[in-house]
Amino acid sequence: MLSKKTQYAFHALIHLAENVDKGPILISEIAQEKNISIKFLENILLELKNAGILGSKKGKGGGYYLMRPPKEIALAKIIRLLDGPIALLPCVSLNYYERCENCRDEAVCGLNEVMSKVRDATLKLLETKTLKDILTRNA
Amino acid sequence: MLSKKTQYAFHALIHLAENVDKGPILISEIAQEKNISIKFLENILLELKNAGILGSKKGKGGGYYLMRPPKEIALAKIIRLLDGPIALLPCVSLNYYERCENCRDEAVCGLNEVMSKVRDATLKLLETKTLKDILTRNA
DNA sequence: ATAAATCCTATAAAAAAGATAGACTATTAT
DNA sequence: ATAATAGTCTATCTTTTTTATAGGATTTAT
Repeated sequence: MLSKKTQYAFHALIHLAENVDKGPILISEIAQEKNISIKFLENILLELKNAGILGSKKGKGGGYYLMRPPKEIALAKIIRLLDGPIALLPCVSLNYYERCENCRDEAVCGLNEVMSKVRDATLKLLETKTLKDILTRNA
Repeated sequence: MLSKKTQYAFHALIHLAENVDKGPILISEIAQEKNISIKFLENILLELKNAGILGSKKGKGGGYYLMRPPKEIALAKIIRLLDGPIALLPCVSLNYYERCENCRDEAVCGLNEVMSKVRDATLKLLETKTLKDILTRNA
């Protein structure tokens, strides 16, 4: 399961995407709208900003905004940033690979093979689906 | 990522499957063969036994053995038993569903829709692939 | 009877997740 | 200039989960 942190990030990004035309959006507005602790959300948005996904403006009229159009922000990027590996096992992770310590040889390990397939099936969706694809329908 | 518990369980089950013809297998043998703490493994095998996946025999000549042929033990079952939900979000979990507290209406939530697809793609593999499919190749 | 092995429950230790606090900096309005 | 606004940064705290260990109870083969 995705952590609360990543779940909150998605909901915050959805709110930002659904209000792109309204200029910078307040943390407090997102927090209230999405039922998220404001201080926790603050940290999350900052992390997204430091990763170049969000921009911000300080002072009156300030807030956060998307740095790119929603259709260019892949879901996989957000998950990897906040949650780490998407794969189910370290030995099949593309971005956070670690050797398997319980099997003799990954090259002939059937578990490795199946979990690679699971990873591929998952990434096929998460790398192609973007923020645009998770906006509220009929809104 | 799967927990160590689930990862260990898979490796233990692989060892049991690869030695079905040898009668009950000792916990200590599996622990040594797979580099797993024997006491931790003990708890895991017990849980698998209580779930009906393994059988056991006490005393001399005892040990653990599979209750069904490897091809009838789906990977999804093991994961759900030891790790819980396979889905990335509570609101798209088939077996551990919980309402989303950050969105207004799951029926029109795009995140819900995409994550349902991820779940389906994952389950298509994990429900059909079995212990038989993760055995060491060329062994 | 004895030794071998699993069964069972409790607890401890470590790590991760979730949440909060508060002082600091930049921007804007007046 | 000044005050108010709003994000920045870092530290800490609490809770939960994960990982691991301990030790006595029970069952079985010989």
